[in-house]
Amino acid sequence: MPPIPELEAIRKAQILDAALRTIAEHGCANVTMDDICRTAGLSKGGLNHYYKSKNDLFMAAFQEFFKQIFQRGEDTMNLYDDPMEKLLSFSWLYNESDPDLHIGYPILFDFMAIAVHEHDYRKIFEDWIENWLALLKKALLLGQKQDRFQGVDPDAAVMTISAIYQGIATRWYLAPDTHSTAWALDSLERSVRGLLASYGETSQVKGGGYHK
Amino acid sequence: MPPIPELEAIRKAQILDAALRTIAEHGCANVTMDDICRTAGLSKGGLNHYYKSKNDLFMAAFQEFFKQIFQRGEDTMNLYDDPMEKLLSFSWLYNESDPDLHIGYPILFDFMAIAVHEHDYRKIFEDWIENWLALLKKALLLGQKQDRFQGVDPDAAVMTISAIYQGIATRWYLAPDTHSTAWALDSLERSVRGLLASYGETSQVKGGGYHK
Amino acid sequence: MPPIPELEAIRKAQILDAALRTIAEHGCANVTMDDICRTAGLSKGGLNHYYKSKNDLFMAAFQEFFKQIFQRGEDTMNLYDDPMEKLLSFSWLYNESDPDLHIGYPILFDFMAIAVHEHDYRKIFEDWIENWLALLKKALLLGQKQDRFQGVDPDAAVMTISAIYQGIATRWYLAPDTHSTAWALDSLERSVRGLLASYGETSQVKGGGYHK
Amino acid sequence: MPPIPELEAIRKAQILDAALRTIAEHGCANVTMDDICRTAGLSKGGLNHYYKSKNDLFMAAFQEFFKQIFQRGEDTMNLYDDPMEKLLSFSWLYNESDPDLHIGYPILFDFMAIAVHEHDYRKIFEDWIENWLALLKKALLLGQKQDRFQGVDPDAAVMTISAIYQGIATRWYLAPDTHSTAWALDSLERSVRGLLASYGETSQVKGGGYHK
DNA sequence: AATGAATGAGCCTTCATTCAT
DNA sequence: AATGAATGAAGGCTCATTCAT
Repeated sequence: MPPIPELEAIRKAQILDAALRTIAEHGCANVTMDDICRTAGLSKGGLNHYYKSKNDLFMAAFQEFFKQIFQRGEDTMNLYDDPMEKLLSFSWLYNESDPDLHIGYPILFDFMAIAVHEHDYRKIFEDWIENWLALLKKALLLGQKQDRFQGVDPDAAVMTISAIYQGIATRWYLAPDTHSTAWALDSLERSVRGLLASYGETSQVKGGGYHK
Repeated sequence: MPPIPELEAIRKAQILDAALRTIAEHGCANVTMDDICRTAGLSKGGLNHYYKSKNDLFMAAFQEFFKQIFQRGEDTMNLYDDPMEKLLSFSWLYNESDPDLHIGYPILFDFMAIAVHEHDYRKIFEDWIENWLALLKKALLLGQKQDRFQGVDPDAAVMTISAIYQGIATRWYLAPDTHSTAWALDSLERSVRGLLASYGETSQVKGGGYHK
Repeated sequence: MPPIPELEAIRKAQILDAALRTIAEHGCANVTMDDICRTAGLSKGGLNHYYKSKNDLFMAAFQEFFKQIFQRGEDTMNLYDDPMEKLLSFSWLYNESDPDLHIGYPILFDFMAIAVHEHDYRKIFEDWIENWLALLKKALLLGQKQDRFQGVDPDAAVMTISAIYQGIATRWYLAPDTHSTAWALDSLERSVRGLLASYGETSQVKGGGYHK
Repeated sequence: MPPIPELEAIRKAQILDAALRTIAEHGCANVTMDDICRTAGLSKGGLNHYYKSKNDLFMAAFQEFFKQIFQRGEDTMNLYDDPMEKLLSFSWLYNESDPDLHIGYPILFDFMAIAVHEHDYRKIFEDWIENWLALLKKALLLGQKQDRFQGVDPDAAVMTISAIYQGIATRWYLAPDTHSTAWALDSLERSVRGLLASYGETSQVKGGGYHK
């Protein structure tokens, strides 16, 4: 009978938060358990009480991260009614004054670098992508119910839209001097509208034949 | 009085190649100098003779990587005459049977994860992007000289095109089960064509106003 | 005002029993207080209430072990009337289906390894041996009262008999594939009878002079 | 081409020697790699160059120990011609002024405690015993060729002789105050002679029936 | 009486780097 | 030019012990 029954949940949240902030600050390659302990205000042994190993902690932290970021995406999309607005509602990803993003992107880049080599991590990434795709697809199908986005292949299109978000984000975050937020927002909208429009054209895209 | 004057260049190339292959295989976080020595067929001391530290070696290896990959992009683009074909000529990035890519993507993801935190690395990345953009811009301007891509903002557009390449690549490489090569190629072409077309429309994109 | 006055004794017995079983299972080198707590069905704090430190607990556990095992030896010997039968009554030490022995031998080997280095432990061992010797001596003297074992030096002989028990036990327990129970029993009887007989011979043993 | 080709062998011997001495001094349970490094005059990393882990080192050290001690037993036995003298030639095991023994017994007790739980260690012990038995058997069979030890079961007898050596050694080493070297030597000779004589008696040992 | 969260010292191991040869 | 033995700092993990409740 612990004095506070929710203590474990509280501590775990505390630790995951500290882990994410510390990983984002130092990078996965350099962060030490001591760094995280310090941020969490806990001793090595205290942390070990909740997460048995560094890998345990990292997995939990990354999962927490992906859960949170997706939740935010979902919540934000739900603020809009118009299908196209929904599809473009993730523009908060390019808001440089959002402090969460300065944790989120470092985490994401680190995570992907690991996912290249670690199967478990890659699985988490794939699942996360699946979630985004499902969310985007709901918006796209809603549009089609309203007789918009005619001819668009929903599955392929949401994969592409999501990929475009990520491509722009990558440049926006890693080369901010040349890739302004204005560019990111404009690019996103042009690309997404252009992509969706491409399905409506009479002449097939493939007609262009771009490789020998 | 080196017996073979070119020995240094030969050894350095040999070491950089070994480093890239070994980093790609194990990941930056796990690779050791010993791993690289083994791949290079050299001893620790031998390697140290040419690169003074791990960081030295990594920097040189990454630079070599970016040089090579860009060279390949440039060469491939030059095979085409048509501006649009030039813009789409980087589709070799989605060729799953190209062994170089299975070194290149791991290297790239690792590199970006480091670039988030290390200024020197980020600079290399930015320069590399600049090169890509210049290359794409040449193709785009060539098109405009031929009265195509009217109204397109060359700088913004090539940034977007390049970002789209990377976004698609990210998904194609990290979630290959759902993101097929066919999807990647189709997405690329649709997005790029759609993007360029978006500039030609009478109604400005911004007119859509997708955020409050 | 303890609710149950005997609670302390009950708990202590419970803990000692758990400690012995757990040490036997994992070995002194590997056993943790947590292991013992789990076996005892008590928390760390609970255990700490009764034994202030690991060393405290181990000392108490070993003493308990030696007390129990001696008690069993004494009780068993008392079942016999004939002095020789008494001397050989410890053959239960070689009963492979006795579950206590699978706790006892691991404990004993661990204990001796510690006793090599720790004075307190060695003292416990010496006292235990003294007890065995006194027990055996009673049987031997009884025999001499009955005009048997003539010429036998009681002190030296019981030390030897006891040592033989242990030597056979060591092999029987640690190399059971080659050292069968039948061998152990036969060896014991031959050795003890042979030893006692050796005192009766006219020619002194020492006459043989086996070293330079 | 190392300057000294035998360097590895030299270092390994150095390290094993240091390990055995340090384990003997502190006991397996307490000895640290640092202790051993200090004794060996090597750094942590230097030791790691030769033995990859603590377990690696311990296994090698124990094997070395058993090899050496057996070699000594064999060499000593070969100094004698008379079969009985050969059988009793291991009396050097009870020579308190032999410094090797003050390393050997601690090692042996520690080893046996581990062998109880670790299969690999137990195997080493069993093999070692086999070697002793084979050595003793050679002496015993030599005696039988000379028409001595008639009726003795060679395999059972050497197991018992060897066990008696160990039993006496255990007491002699762990309870030296009461178990003098004189006692040990006398006990050994009486027991072994008595054991061998027991086979020659007409009345079977088993006739005594020592258990119900 | 009993819990279990928290501490922190200590240990094994890894690995980039150095340097004598 | 090249080797690889040797160093030692640093990190992850374990675990006996403490203490507020």
